[in-house]
Amino acid sequence: MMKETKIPDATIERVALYMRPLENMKNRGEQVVSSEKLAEVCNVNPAQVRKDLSFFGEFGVRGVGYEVDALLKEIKWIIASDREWRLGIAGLDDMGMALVQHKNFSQRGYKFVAAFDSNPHNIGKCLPMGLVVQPVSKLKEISINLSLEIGVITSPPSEAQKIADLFFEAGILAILNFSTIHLRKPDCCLVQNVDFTFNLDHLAYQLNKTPTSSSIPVSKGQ
Amino acid sequence: MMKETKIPDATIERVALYMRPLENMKNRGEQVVSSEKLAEVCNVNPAQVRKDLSFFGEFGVRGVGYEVDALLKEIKWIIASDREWRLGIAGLDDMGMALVQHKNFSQRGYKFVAAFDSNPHNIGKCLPMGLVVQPVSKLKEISINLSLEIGVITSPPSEAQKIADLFFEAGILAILNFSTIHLRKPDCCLVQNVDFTFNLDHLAYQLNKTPTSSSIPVSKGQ
DNA sequence: CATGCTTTGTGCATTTATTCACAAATTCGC
DNA sequence: GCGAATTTGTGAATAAATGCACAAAGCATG
Repeated sequence: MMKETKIPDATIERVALYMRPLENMKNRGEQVVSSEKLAEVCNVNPAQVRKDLSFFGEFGVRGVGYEVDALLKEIKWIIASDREWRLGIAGLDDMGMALVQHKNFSQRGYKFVAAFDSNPHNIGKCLPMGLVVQPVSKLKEISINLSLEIGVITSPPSEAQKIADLFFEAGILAILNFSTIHLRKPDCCLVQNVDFTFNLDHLAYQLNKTPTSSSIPVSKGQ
Repeated sequence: MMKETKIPDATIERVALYMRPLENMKNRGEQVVSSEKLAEVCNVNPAQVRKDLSFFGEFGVRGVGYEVDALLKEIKWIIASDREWRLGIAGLDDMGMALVQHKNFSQRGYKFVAAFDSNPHNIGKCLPMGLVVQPVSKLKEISINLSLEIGVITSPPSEAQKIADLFFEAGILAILNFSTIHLRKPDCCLVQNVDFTFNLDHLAYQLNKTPTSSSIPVSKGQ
């Protein structure tokens, strides 16, 4: 029976994690998956998987497992990634370009519908999907007109706060911040920071901890 | 007095998180920081910061705080990011290119010393820092010769496992996997997956949870 | 050198998360 | 249709992480 209690933060983190393997299974044509199998791929405990899912309902069949496609749909509904989200990106250096072009985002419903840069050299450039690079000076206006929901910041640190403020003024709901600075933000807006070196730091720590490589069962999905 | 107990996983995760803000403070010329200030920037509890650090020693001065530069050095030592790590990257699409060129990595001691691609069109291309794109067929040999420690995989999913296996055969210590598939791996090797949509999923969930934006104090450093 | 103001380091209580272990539900073979 | 084999869902036990609250330790000022 589905719980009415508050969902643990760690649970929703993991549930989002289950999505990717499930997509892969679906693509491979696998129709059902057990909590044990899913747990193994995600490096968690099978009971954990079952408990996580049970917060949202009873999706499995005893003695059988979970139907991959149905479970995936359920999770997408839970995460709210079953709909389209409208993204704007500011700062079209290599990383920005790579993100805009990355198929994964659009496949998952995260659509870039506006791109901004302050370098005159980049303005007017045409990107895939008919996107044209706009000047940062128009960010607020365009952001409002296109009803952007999430702003992605890939600008140099020196400009990041200024750009964030423009997004905030335009009433953006959330920011995905690839820049290295900490953004001041209004309470009504969410900010999520992304830092690749963080992942490398994690590896460095683990590698350093165990100088002679023995069997370490660590392999986390971010 | 410094603990001799095992370090909680959550602690080392956070300690790595403290690094970035400390670097920013250092760049801004700030010399000391209190646990309260650091906690605020990292969205954690001040006591948490103090406890985390106390696992590794007593770095602060009561009534004063922590010396920024000294603390940063300590943390880098803890994380083992005070030394150079030798990275190889395989798969030079836009994302791969963006990563190789990203200054953050080299600044933090993560040096790309080899680059591989299977697309003949890319092989031989010169990248910044005198890196020349090598064919994947030479991955194992070069990886051994250059003593690569960490392999970064940005290849298409279809090739990712093959590339990972070559890295494993070459005795790589760890893999940073940007591809979307789950990699089978030997026990002796660490794998860390990176998935940007994961961050967006997190935002989507939070935004969906609170339809009318009220004050949500969420802003996590990944 | 004493008083007051800070801020750390940490024991302990509390909260939260994880895992075990088993009943309930389903399939399959015979 | 019954018994064996699975595999879920979940209560309860265990384990871990968090945050409070305060003593200990330093600084500043007169």
